[in-house]
Amino acid sequence: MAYRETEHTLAKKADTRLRLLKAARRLVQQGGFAAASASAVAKESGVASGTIYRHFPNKSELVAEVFRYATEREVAAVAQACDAQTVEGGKTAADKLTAAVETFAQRALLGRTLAYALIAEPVDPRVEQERLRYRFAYAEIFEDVIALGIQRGEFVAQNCQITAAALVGMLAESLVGPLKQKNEHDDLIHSLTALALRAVGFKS
Amino acid sequence: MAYRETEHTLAKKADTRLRLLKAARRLVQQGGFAAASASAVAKESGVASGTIYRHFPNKSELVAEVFRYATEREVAAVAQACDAQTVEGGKTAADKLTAAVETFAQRALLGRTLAYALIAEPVDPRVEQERLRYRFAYAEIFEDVIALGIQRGEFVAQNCQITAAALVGMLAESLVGPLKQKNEHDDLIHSLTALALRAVGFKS
DNA sequence: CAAAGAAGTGAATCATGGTTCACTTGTTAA
DNA sequence: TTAACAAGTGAACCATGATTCACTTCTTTG
Repeated sequence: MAYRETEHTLAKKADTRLRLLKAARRLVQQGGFAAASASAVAKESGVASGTIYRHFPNKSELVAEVFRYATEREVAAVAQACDAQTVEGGKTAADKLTAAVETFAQRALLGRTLAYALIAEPVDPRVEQERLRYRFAYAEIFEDVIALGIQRGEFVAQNCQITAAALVGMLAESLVGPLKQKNEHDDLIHSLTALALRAVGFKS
Repeated sequence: MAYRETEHTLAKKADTRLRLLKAARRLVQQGGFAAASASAVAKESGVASGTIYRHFPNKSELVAEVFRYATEREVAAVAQACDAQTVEGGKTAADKLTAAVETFAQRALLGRTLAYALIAEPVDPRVEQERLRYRFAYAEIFEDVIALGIQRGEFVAQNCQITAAALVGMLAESLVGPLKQKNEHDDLIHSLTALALRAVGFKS
């Protein structure tokens, strides 16, 4: 005489959870984290606000998960663009770096609101922590490419970690700062790739 | 039969206003903007919370003024360090840039909390606007130096605005990011100056 | 000193937005 | 069908921190 978890109930539960995450993500994409209040998320996903707390311990956790999810997509896209430039004879660390910068910039310029949300929008500390990981993930990609470049003699010797972090900051500032509208996208992207190559001491 | 503003009353009024600003600044230096709540500022300056509103239309305005003030000092220090490197024959745009980066970094590494507050701490939109000006002020300094360097043939031709903004972002990220403790200050500063010179295409 | 007006007070109020909880609805197994 | 329990509901609640305002205190002039 009782209730027990079954495939069906679990699936339904997971579904609601996912629905909440997707609704939150949609709101963030449209209006940043500011637009993803608990009640807005509830309304957007067609449930009551209390339901959120059946699936997440608190709102920060929900938002953090949204952040993580969005982040992974972005980082993966950059990593992939980077990997696509295979090393075979040529000076390809430079190509990898170029591809990484281009991809980062292109994506940021397309999804402005999301880019701003991920890079710069004020968020509460628990989410800010997620952001640090996000930036660090990018930095790691750059770090590997720089290390490769140095090893291959394409780039000047340097502290890869510092340069990598600096590149992330450079991109973040350039892409969400006041420059965003002043320059044509292509010009901006081209300037940034050139700048990144100079920064790592690419031996033309 | 009446009251009229006089030197004394005006002075006193200005004094209280200043006291509020200084108290707020102290709190920000110690604990960031988060620590500068209206009641904290009131207590720190030895007045009642209501008094704040006799001198500022709202808290944001007070905070914005604190921001502006702190900002001006920082920017002035960098500008001055930059100007100190006079142009006389030598390749001095590079020296100027180096001095600017060093000064920025040194000051940030000393006044950590303030640096974080000015560069990255979440603030409300009215203050965020002030932050944009702040970053832009730095960018302008860099922009001038880069333009000079190009003109003098020290630096490679480039879009000064973009590079300048990128340098600001680079410094901001490097100095408030997770690197802050990992590296010795001197190493970090040295890496950053080298990086900046490469970024502008300094012809060694 | 009295009148007038400004500055100062701080408890009360308001705004925002997250969180709870008594209750209803849905699902399962006996 | 019913007992048992999870999920869903949404109005009420709470926490934080800015802002107000009726009142007191201070300063000035006639």
